[in-house]
Parts: sequence; C-alpha cells; structure tokens
Amino acid sequence: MVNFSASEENYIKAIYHLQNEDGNVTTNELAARLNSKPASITDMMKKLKTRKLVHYQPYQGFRLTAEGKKIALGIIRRHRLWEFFLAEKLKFNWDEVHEVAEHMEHVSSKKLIDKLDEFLGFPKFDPHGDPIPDVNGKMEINKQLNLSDWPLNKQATVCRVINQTPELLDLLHHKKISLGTRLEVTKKFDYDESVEIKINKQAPITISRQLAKTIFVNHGSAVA
Amino acid sequence: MVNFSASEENYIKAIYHLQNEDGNVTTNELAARLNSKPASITDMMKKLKTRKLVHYQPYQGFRLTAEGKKIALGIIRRHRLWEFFLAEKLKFNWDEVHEVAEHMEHVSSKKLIDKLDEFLGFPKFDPHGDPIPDVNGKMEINKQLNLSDWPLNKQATVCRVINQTPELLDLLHHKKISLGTRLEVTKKFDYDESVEIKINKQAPITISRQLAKTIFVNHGSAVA
DNA sequence: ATAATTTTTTAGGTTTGTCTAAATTAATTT
DNA sequence: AAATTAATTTAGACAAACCTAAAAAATTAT
Repeated sequence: MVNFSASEENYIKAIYHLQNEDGNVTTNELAARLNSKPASITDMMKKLKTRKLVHYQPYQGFRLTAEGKKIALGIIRRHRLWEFFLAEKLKFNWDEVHEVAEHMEHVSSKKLIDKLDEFLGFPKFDPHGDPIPDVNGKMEINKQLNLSDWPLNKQATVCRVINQTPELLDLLHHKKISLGTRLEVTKKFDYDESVEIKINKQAPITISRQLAKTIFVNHGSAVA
Repeated sequence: MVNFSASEENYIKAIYHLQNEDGNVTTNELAARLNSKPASITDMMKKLKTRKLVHYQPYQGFRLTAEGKKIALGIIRRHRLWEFFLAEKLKFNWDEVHEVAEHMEHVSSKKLIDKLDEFLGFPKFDPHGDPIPDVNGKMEINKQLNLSDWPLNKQATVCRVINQTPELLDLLHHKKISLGTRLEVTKKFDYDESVEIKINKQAPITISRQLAKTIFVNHGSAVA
C-alpha cells in the first residue's frame, strides 16, 4: 500500500468528481475546482501519470486509471464517514461537517477507517445524502422517495415535483420549496397524513398530504 | 488564532516533552527525539523564535514561551483525546492508539476537539494514563506510583503501563492485568524484587521485578 | 485557410522543510 | 592555557508544491 500526500489526494478526489459530470477532465476545470493555477495542474498531472493514477497526454485532458479510481473511492469513503461521525456523534450541523472532514480524510489508516465504519454502524449515506463507499468501494444507488415515505429526521433533497400547475408552484414558492431544497421530516401526522418539515435550520412548517404527494426527495446533495 | 504546520507542531510538542524532563532543551536532544538532523533543528528554532514560541539564543539551547506552552498543551489535548476515542469507542488496543493519534492531532478545529471532548464525557486520562488537558490547558495531577513502590495491602488501580511491546502485552494479558485493574500488593521479595499481588479477591500471583517496573498505579477507582 | 483567441505547457522562481558538509563555538582533557 | 573533542550553526543543495510570465498548441472566428 503506497501512501499519497494530502495534495495528491485532493487532486485525485477532484478529478473523480469532475469526471462523473463530464468524462474527460481539462486543466482549467481542475484549476478552477481546486482554486489553483493551470500550471500547477500540469505539474501534478505529470506526477500522477508516473504514479499511474491518471491517463494523460499533453493537451488531451485526463481521467483516472482503474487504480486512481480505487484511490479516489478510498478518500471519499474516509471523507464521508467522518462527515457522518461529525453530524451523528458530535452533533455538528450538516453544513459544518464538510470543512472539518476535508482535513480528517487525509488520515489514511485503513484500520482506523474500517473500525470507524463499524462503530458508526456501516452507514450508507453521509449527512448530505451522498453515498458512502464500503470497504470494497461499492456504493448504494440513491433512490428517490415520495416525501410521505421519507424517514424521520434524515436529510433529504427535493429532486422532483409532479403535476406542476401554477397553483402548486405558487404554493411551493410560498413555502420556499424548490428543486434542490434541503429539508428533513420532523413529524408525520397519521390523522390527516400531513407532515411537518424543517428547511435548513428554520422553524418547522406543516405540509398537507396533497402537497407532500407531489414532492419527491432523495439523499442527493445539492452542495459540493 | 494562527495555525501551525504539522511540522511546527511536532517540534513544539517534542520541546514540551523534553522540557518537562530537563528544563533546557538542546539541539541534539531534539534531533534525536524527532529522528532528524541538528541542522534542521536550528532552522526550525529560528522560525519558532520569530513566531515567539520559543526562547532561543544561538548555542544556548531553547525552551517554550508561555505562548508556546499553550500551543503545546493544545496539541497534546488533541492527541490524547483522539487516543481515548480510539481505545474507548473504536476498541483499539492501547498500544495501537499512539501512532494513529499522531496524525489526527494535526486536525486543528477547536470546535471539533471541544465537541469530541464532550462526546467522550470529558475524560481526564488517556489510555496510557497520561492526563488530558482541558479547554483551558489544565490537567489533573495523577499521583501515580510504580507498582514496586506501592505500599502493602492498599487498594490500587493500574493507570499506566510503559514500554508497551507485543511481548509485554501478551504477558499482561496472560496475567489478566489491564488498565483499570484493581489490585493490592500482598508481599515484596527483597531477594529478586519480585512482588506478590492480589487481583480483586483472587488467589495471589507473583510478578517479576522487570514486569513490576512497567506498571504504574494510583488510588483511582475507575478507568478515567 | 488564416488570423485571433483560448487553453495548455514550459521555463524559471518561491517557500517550506529537509539534508550534507564545512565552519564556528563551547566544553573537556591534558 | 592549549589542544582536542563535541555540539551547534552556517552555507548551500534538494524535493514538493505552488506561483508568474512567456511560449506553444489547439480551437474558433473571420
């Protein structure tokens, strides 16, 4: 097992994410993502190529090799497990966990991470709803559910709204709900099947059964 | 709040430890402790002096300033809290926690550490029996004695074991001695300096001088 | 298809943290 | 007190990871 510097790991992770949107990653894209300069990217790509982590020919962009992808998944696994730990055990808000995890992810003891995974109960999604790779790098696919069927107190992202009429849109606008809105269900009322939700850290609001039925959510993250 | 590099932090921590044994720390001492070369030490001392973390005049050795000591206690706090976490929550053996904590200690979010402290129940001692500084850098004094020096027929708690090698741990495991074990010394043999101890109400067992020297006890009741 | 523009790479410099080898200062011996 | 030895510092080099500015390649617009 070879070890990589925090810097190398950040590049690998960034390529992984950009690649999933695009396929081929370019120098400028990566520089923008990492808040660095194109020249630095070229330097590192040469290095990662000799380490056989990226495919790279000058002027042709780059993508991870199979080995590079494996490394990326390991880093993402560490990042998301720590995010889960911070939110679940240390009671961080879900929007505070990313920055801290950004540093913790570079502590690369395999034993540490596997024991942490076990301690946390092998969670499948981090507090942003992103899937956590298991020991073998496998992730669960993110499925969408109707808001009525979403479990309590679990972060969700609005990913679909059906039957969009002007009346419905007006209501959604009023409740400040749109695609990508992060929320959690804090209570479900059996009597009328209405649900209480909390958007970000705001005071809970109630949503009728009828409205809830039009809204679909998943674990997905809107935020990077 | 200024941040320090992992490298700077390692120097500061090492000076702190050497200082507590010695008062004034020398270039060679520090080089030996950090497995580096004297020239590197001099370089870093100049840097830490400009940062006002050490008192240093060429050829005169060095010691931490008040500020330097504060920083050192912060690093030690992080290190020992993570050690406690690893042993208590992730079920690491106490001889495995140091190396991992060596990396974790450099993640310097204050909020993270204070919340971790709370999550762990504000522990006072790490798995090696070393005191954990609180938010203000205060530590509880642990009146610990070597098992050889403990008075006869007085309840004691194992609070620290030094020089942890696999062989030693194997022996301790065999004798059913671990951190927190309650025992009393029933006899001391002057001939070979071996000691007889009773664990709980069980039949007495004999412990060699060599083994006794690695075990420290205090009158504490629980495992910290 | 040629010119203009954008993207990427190269060349060379900076900082951090390390090193070796030589010079200097301090400590110890005789 | 002079000479030897040990400890420390300086000088200069190196690798990692970044940068700026200039050159080269690719893309696009005319």
